[in-house]
Amino acid sequence: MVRTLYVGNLPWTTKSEDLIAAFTQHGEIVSGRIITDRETGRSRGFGFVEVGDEDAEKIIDAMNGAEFGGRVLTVSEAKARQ
DNA sequence: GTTGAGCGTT
Repeated sequence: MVRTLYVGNLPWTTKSEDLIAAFTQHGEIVSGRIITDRETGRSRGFGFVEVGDEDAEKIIDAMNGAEFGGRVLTVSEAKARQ
């Protein structure tokens, strides 16, 4: 099973691959994605990561509050996309 | 060439 995590407070320069690279150290990452502005294409400073169900808690615990690119990350379980 | 709380496309 897979669980989606919300990752906020990211540097503008962060790419999806950077997210995966950082999160994959603490668990199994299925996919990563940075939310970019639809018009300008710039990063909105947050993204989402799909992780293995079992590793979800460990990853959140490890990455939430962790420093990344000079910023303190905000990691939590994502809300449904509706 | 900027910005800083938030929950994303098909």
